[in-house]
Amino acid sequence: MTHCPTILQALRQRGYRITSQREMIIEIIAHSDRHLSAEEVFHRLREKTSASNLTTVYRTLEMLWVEGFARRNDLGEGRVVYAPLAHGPHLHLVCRSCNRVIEADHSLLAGAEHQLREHYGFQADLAHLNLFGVCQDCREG
Amino acid sequence: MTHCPTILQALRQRGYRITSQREMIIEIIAHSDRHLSAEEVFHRLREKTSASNLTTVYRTLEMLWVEGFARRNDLGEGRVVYAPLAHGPHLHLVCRSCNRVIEADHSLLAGAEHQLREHYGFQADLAHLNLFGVCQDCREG
DNA sequence: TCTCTAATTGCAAATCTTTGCAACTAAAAA
DNA sequence: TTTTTAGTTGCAAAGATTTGCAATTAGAGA
Repeated sequence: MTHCPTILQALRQRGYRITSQREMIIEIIAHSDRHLSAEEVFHRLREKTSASNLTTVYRTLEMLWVEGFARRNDLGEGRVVYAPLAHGPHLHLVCRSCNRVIEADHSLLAGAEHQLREHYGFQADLAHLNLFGVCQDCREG
Repeated sequence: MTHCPTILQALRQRGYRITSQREMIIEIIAHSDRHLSAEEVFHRLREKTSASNLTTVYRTLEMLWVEGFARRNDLGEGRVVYAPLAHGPHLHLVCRSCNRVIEADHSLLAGAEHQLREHYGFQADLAHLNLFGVCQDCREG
């Protein structure tokens, strides 16, 4: 419940309409302690009400991401996941050879983030980023 | 034709089998002057031969990416594209609000790339990277 | 060259996500 | 409160991508 009223209010101010579906979806992802796929959000929604539809879940999650109220991560394997902003920053190094995921210190990108804002006026979402590449084992192996 | 023999040889050495489909797909993307979706590669393949299949195209492109012979970019709109390594480095700043794409200097990430290798032994693919965020106009608007 | 085996292909089906459109409804205006 | 209208929903269908499996075949070894 913590962030929901604020989010709802902000969305209304930006011209969105607050429907019961949106309220519930926002509550689900705002309270999640981990990232969720659209399908998972849909299942949790179904537990609350039958007035739910997967398409609406997809559209709402996309909208929340566009408006900056949800993180969105493509793990590269045909499935996008969403997480609340409250999640601490993560930098995931995904090995394209063995699929291993290394958690890295995201402050590594602080300099780049700053420069992107300075030079291009662009506020990059670097707080939850996946980077693809090759891990040491796979390079040596 | 330029890089193909080298790629084929390397793949053979790594235990892959060189089929006519693979040869043609590699030739198509190695010679492309821009990124291609799997569907586009498939169409070009069809012009050459009827022995072609979209699933095989998907699998071959994925394999080339895993083995480091193709770049792979998710533009965030339900469609992944592939490009030859020969393409110069790009850093794309994609606005999640207006979808505008700003081309940025990728050397901005040189420091991060170096640190990732130093601290984590991870060779990140930062040469063709899309970063999502919000552009200046959308933040101000 | 022939044999053998594991890698690859092609198909069909499953999975994930987006889109068009008519019916519905939140919320601004009367 | 009622009306109005533009934003939303839900369905069905399309689009994008992956997966299981039987048939095929590249390439190693006899």
